[in-house]
Amino acid sequence: MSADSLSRVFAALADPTRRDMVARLADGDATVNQLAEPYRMSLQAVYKHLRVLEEAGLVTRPPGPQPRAVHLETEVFDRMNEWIERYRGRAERRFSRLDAVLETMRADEEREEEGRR
Amino acid sequence: MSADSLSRVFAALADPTRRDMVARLADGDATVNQLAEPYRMSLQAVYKHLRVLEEAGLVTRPPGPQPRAVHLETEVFDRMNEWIERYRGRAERRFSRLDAVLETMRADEEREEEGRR
DNA sequence: TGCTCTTTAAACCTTCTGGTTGACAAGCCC
DNA sequence: GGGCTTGTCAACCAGAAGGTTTAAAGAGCA
Repeated sequence: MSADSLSRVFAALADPTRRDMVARLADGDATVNQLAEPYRMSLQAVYKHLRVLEEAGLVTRPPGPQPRAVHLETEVFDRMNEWIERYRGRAERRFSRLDAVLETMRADEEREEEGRR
Repeated sequence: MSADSLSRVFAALADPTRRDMVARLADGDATVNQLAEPYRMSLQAVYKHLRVLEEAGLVTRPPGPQPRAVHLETEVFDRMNEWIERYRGRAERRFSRLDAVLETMRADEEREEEGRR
């Protein structure tokens, strides 16, 4: 697998266990043992998952007292969003150019936004 | 690997070739041959990638005249965004709420460490 | 110091992935 | 029908992924 960073992020989130870890870390930092508790797998396996998340930049483990906390980093989410939005937007803009119905809907949306401003 | 649909989407986008295909399809539908053209890999390999994208719901190939067009579906992007935003939002909200408290705790810890040295 | 808990490392197994080649069915055009 | 291009399928291979067990190094506490 290529090691470019976006690939690492998407690959990290392709595993349901790791997505679950991210989901739980969104509610607060946790120690590895707390993180591992709900899973039926060895602690070492959890460390491996953690390593994947860490290398993807999704998680850090700041130095500290021995049961070191695992902390979710949110910056990476921006990079993912950026990618997604770029192509989604491009595709939808193109589509809307070709489709009258969508064109109308978009116009409505814009009018709505206009109204809010 | 679990076959749940979010996993399939993230896994599909974890490959740079497939992300590139998505990027190009955002600018317009393409036949498989057009899609395959820039890559130095067999046509069969391209089909395999396409199959992965298709099973993730990122791409469809509506029936039609023989060189069938590959079409990018944008709905799936919403599901990804939904996931990302949910946890990003949760984490950032928590962080801003606890910002002051955590900052204090960290400062305390550092002072403690300072004391031990 | 010594004990215990945390963390990392290594070897191994099985399954999945990304690629290959080869064969072959299905449409389209003469 | 015959021959091209388009699209699929299957077998195979090397390497990565996700898990296991075992071992051992670090850190904190009594």
